[in-house]
Amino acid sequence: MDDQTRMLAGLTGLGGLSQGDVGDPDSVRKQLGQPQQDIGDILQQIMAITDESLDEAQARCWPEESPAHWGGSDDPAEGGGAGGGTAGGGLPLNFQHRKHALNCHRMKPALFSVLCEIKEKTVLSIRGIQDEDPPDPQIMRLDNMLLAEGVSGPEKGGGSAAAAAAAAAAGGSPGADGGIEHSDYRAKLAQIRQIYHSELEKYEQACSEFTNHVMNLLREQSRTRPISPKEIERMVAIIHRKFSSIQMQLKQSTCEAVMILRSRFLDARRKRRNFNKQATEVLNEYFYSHLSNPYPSEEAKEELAKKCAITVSQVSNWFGNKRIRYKKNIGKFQEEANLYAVKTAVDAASVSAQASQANSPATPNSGGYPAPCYTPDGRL
DNA sequence: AGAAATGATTGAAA
DNA sequence: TTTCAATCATTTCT
Repeated sequence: MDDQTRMLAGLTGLGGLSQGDVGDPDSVRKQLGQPQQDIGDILQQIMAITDESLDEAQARCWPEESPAHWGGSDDPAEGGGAGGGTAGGGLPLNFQHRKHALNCHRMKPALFSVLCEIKEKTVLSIRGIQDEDPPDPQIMRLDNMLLAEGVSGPEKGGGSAAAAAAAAAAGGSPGADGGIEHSDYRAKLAQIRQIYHSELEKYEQACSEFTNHVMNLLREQSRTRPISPKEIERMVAIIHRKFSSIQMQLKQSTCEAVMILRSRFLDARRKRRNFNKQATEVLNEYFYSHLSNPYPSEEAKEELAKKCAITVSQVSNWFGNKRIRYKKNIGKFQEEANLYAVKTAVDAASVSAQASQANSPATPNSGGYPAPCYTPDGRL
């Protein structure tokens, strides 16, 4: 007994397994009359065909005779006799005819469903585990980041919101120059966003095209070989996995681009801007008029921030820097101190109309702590 | 181009 | 938490 015959025996022995698909065996038997012989016939035909190489078969492809005699006929005698097939000495069978006959055979659907089931079982046992598709944490991370950066997600809103938040974080003044940076950043982000979306679209289109192609191919083939819908599904899943891995690369490189953009545009240190003259004046005025205790309260900071159009923390930074730098080199700041002292005095004079004070070079600190007397150690 | 000025950051201290 | 002190990175001045 050769391998094929053994396999054949195995197949026919699987009747029980396929009952669900084939239907009630009794009714089939009634319809066919000779079920055993039918199955034997069809399997022998398959064997005969698969015995030949495609080349052989095609080489022997004879001009078509009417296939009707095969299609409808339930006389399998010829096929059976052709078991030895090609070299059998009788009339050489037309390959096309045999194929056609097989396709039209009434047992074909049943046989295919059995074969599908067997295939399903073996395929599942081979890679049943890796079929589950847990959401990749890596891709989720990338998705979240792109969403947070306003690259993916809702259209314009996300992008500008992120840019605005970033600008705020950078502490950029909302003045004219701040606006330029802001729009520049936004433009670059929009560019990245556009590239990302067009690439994504391309990938998705390619993916769906390819998927469709494969599905059509498999559906086409399912007429001539047993392919279950489940198998097609699995193939689609495989394709999608492949494409999503490509997508991940895209997401990764987009993330990188955004990070670079961020660091270039939004790192406050890199994008430091000097405060405008007026703001510096306001801050200096406060500093020198409170030289004895140059520590503005929270409220005062807020007020100064508002006046200078900067943030409270920028005010804090400024005072921190100013105190330490003043202390380090009081001499250097003496001129500045006098200047602001005069300034505030003049202002006070113009307000209170007490011109007599305007000539005093001392600080207007009524507390009596002239500028050079400020020492951080002896705060008061 | 190099120096000085300046706003921001960081880590320690109070 | 706030401030100090040192330092960084950039801008502005010479």
